[in-house]
Amino acid sequence: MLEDRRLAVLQAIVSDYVATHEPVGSKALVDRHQLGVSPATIRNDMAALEEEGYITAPHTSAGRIPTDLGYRMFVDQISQVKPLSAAERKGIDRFLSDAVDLDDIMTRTVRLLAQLTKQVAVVQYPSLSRSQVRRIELIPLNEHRLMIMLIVDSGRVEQRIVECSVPIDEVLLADLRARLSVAISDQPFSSVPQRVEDLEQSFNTDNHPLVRAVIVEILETVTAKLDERVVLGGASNLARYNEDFPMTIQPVLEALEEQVVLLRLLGEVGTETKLSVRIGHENQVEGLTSTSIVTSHYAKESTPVASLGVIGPTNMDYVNSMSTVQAVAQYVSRFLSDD
Amino acid sequence: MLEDRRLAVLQAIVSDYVATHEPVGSKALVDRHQLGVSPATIRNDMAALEEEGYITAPHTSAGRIPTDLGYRMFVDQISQVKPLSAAERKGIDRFLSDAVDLDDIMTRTVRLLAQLTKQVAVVQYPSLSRSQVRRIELIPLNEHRLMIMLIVDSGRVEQRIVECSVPIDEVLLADLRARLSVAISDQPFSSVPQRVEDLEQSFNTDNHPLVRAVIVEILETVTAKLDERVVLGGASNLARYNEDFPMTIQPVLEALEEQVVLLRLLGEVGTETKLSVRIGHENQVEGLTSTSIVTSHYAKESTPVASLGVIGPTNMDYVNSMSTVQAVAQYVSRFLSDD
DNA sequence: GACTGGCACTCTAGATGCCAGAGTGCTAGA
DNA sequence: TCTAGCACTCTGGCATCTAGAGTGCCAGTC
Repeated sequence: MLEDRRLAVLQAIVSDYVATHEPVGSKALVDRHQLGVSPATIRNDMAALEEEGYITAPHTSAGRIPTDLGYRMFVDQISQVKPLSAAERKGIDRFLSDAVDLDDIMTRTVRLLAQLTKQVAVVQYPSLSRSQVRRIELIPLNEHRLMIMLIVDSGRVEQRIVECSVPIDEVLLADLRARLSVAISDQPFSSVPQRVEDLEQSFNTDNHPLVRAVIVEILETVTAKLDERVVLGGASNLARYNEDFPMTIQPVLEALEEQVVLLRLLGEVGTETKLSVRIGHENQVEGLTSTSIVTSHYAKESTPVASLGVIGPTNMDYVNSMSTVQAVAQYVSRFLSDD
Repeated sequence: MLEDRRLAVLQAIVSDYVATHEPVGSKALVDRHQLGVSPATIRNDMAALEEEGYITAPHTSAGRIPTDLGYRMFVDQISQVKPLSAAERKGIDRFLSDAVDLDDIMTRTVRLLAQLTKQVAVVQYPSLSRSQVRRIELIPLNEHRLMIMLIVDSGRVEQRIVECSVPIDEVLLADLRARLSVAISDQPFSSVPQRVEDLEQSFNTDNHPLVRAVIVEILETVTAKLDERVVLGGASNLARYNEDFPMTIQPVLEALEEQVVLLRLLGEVGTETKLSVRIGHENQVEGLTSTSIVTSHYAKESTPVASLGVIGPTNMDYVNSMSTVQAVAQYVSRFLSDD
């Protein structure tokens, strides 16, 4: 009973603070929530909560605000995510279904997320490492140059230009293309390096510079290019919540400009759990220790291929963010799989 | 003589204000510049300049700050752009020459600009409308689906997936590919729609859905996809100059998130002049009327293909921005042309 | 033992008043 | 045409004050 009420008080504090962005006091709490007890009682509970580290007072005579730990507790209590309204779902559906290609899906998704949550949104392109090569093409551009094109089952296309010291021999090229195609079509990306190197061995009769160049470039693509692509949107929302309290947005903006950082953010979460929330200092990334990150995997044919999510202040609306991220991830998964 | 000094005073005001971001007074001016006259004289000049609308006083007893008109005058007086130092040029060269493909060039360029000017940088991808088709490929993906791939001489690649109601006939596809290739290879993008439609006529013996679908998709690509791509970088620099005076960065961030706006910004300037500066209200884009924009074309083989530039507060360092933008544009042009 | 009402205490945000300093415009004189 | 000097104005910073919000604690009640 007592424990129950404490929890209720914590929840009330979090939701009030999220709504108003101002420290919330005992009187305000009893006014706005049906807690059935007097402010004095609440004060005792609040003192206890503060003792336990869930809330803190900016100064003696202000209300309390949740700590990261408090938010964590709050989030953990949200056992099931509130579903979106029919209208919202319909909106998502409509907006995404107009997409013409993968780029378009990604762009639209990031906009959608930013718009619905009023936060900064991040969407990762389907990961190569968890995809398969669908097809490879070698397209001669001129005598000394050709383009390698790797088409991935998720719809991504990787292209790369190869410079060849000697004029390109059409016959050899066709041969190479055919063999490459056999070797790596419909194979997972992770197995490509081995397969390609094996292939090169089989060519050892004449170690032609063309073969060498192409293979080098493929290897580079599948290893180096594993640094995944990420799109970002809604950065202007940062400015909005800057008004509330002068959390300097510069470090946040800087962090968000680093692809590497974003990838870590999206990647760090294990594949076991779908929806992940990291709060404040819980995420180790420098410059983002006073922001929270809500992410979810999305999948193609029920194998997760990448993540998407939103980034906002720790006092963001977790309920809304979580349900939106989850819903959008579901829709993206569906569109990728239908495709 | 008198006119000369007035101009000198204006220039001094602009450069001091740009350096300090604080209104500059008559005394400070004579201290920091060798004007050879007393503060009182300067005051008279300043009064005249204010009368003419080049400078303004935030309040009675503050110094003066330049108006947009003042900046304009200042910029117009910079007849020749100061060249970068050898070290800077070398830095640019090194940084860009590591680029592996077009995407990489664009990304690196935008970073470079943002870093060197400490402003927000914008780089437009080489425009399709001013490019030529180098090659077209039709790559079957499965029975009902193929990928169209347009390779452009600037290094850009446009890809598009076509859904076909009937199974794809290999022979027909090869024929179509060959004819398309003849029709549009090495032709300017602008002539593609006409050529493709002509081609469709020649197929009228059997108006196959495959042919139709492919042609529709090509038309869509060359028309719709003319909305060019733009990359943005250095947004965190916005936060920096936000400190100086509380110009709200939200509208700026918002404007910058709109591709369309960016394109207008980069596109508006005519092709006749290389380096363009638009100051404050001179650019009509909503939300950016208190920013200045320095842009330059860059070229491939001496035909301009797109623009790049930086966006900053009207009190930015024009001299540095202009020389940097110009230099970077030159280097990008060189790299594109070497390529 | 859990809750409540009351009270003294503390701290902040905002208003007010004040002062030094910077900068100006103007006028008379070189 | 320039300069020196002077009276004037306005801002920004500082100190002071007050109302109000919120707390902690204690004694009393169910």
